[in-house]
Amino acid sequence: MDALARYIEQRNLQPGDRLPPERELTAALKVGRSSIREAVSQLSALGIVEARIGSGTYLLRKISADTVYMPLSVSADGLAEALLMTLEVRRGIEIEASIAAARRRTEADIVRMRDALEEMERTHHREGGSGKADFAFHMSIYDAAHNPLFRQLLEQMRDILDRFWERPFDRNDFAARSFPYHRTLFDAICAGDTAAAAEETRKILDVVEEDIRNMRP
Amino acid sequence: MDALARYIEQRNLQPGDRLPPERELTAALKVGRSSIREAVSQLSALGIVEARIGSGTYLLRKISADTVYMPLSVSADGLAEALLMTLEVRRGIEIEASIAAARRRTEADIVRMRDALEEMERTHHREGGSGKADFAFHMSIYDAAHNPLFRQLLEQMRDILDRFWERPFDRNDFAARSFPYHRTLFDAICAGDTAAAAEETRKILDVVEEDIRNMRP
DNA sequence: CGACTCAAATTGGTCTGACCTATTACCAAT
DNA sequence: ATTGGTAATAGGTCAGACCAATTTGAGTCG
Repeated sequence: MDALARYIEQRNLQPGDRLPPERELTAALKVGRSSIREAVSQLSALGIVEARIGSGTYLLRKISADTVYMPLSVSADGLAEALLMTLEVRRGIEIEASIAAARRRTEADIVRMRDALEEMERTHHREGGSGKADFAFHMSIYDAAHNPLFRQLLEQMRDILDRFWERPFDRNDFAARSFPYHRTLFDAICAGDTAAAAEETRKILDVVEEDIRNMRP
Repeated sequence: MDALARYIEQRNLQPGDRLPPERELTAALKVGRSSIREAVSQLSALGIVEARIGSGTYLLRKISADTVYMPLSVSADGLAEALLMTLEVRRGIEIEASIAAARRRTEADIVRMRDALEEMERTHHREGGSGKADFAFHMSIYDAAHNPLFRQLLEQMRDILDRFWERPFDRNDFAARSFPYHRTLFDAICAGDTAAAAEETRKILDVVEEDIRNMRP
């Protein structure tokens, strides 16, 4: 796997690029196809690479010599419990991301966040658009933290939550309750007020927690 | 990989247990050995399993049907940057764990934390013992949070940090600087003071951050 | 009786070559 | 220009052989 990672790095392959076919890599790396396949298999388990049958193997994320791989696995019993536990962890990460964003946001970050926020304010009463705008706003905050781990982790945790969370019956109501905190969070990050950024983030996630608590049948 | 994970789960294998040899698994799962090897290879990349040549394949961490795998890869300008990024995430999680512990600690939790803390105070000047006692104290806090995700995540993040972090030359000095905050953290958790628990946790991790910043070669 | 030695069995690691299936590319007919 | 089918391509799986490290256990020696 290290040899393959080094190969990818030396060729300076970018996310989206296609790797050479396995049968060619055997020649390039001077190992059998089984070894190539195991290396690709490991990189694919780590989410670095995606193998599409009939098409090829594609690079998903940039790697370099000093990339550190840290696979995490979590298990819990009971869906609602698992969601609440996951949310509690996510709250910690998300608050720290907001604090980091308040410390490190640049002018460009502020523009991106404001655009996303205003898009959100325009569409928060509508049906479908609200979700996407909310997503974009939070992503812009994660990026403003200038620590790619935040986006990577929180994006995945949102995916997990979305997969299991039965949306509240009245999604508009949910959006309305969490809505006001988004503007204050944006203001806090712009002002570099880490304490306020943490507090507003906490409020937003409290609304989510409340909804999960009410979802049980 | 899913089939193999299901197999491990159904047999209720525990961390440390040995999996059947690959040649037997081919019969059990009714697939060729290549497929078994790729599955093992992926689980090993995820840190679930460790293959020892000549000996066998051993389970490292417990998995279950609702285990969520979140492989992360961090690339930064050098190892120190990557470690600082992961530490920032860990800080968020660890602070939230301390807050949860301050809210939910029971009498039994307090006893365990006090025992670990006093063991730490007895050994913090010695050479080897200090590390283990520190580990035990923090684990007792994670458990006091009554959210198993905290322990799973933070235990793994500590493992990862330890793997790459060149210990400070003077480990005693490091222990001495972070030492006083441990007692105040314990007091805050006992008193149910969430704000103080968060603050003391932040101080402890600031010491770690400082050491990583000074480690560059 | 215990400790050491060494060979056989066990187990993961690698290589080869074959075949399957999904995808893609290409070319001819419409 | 569109369509339809065919060939080439690429990943997925299987089987069998061999390699190298480890473990095991019988045999030997002190």
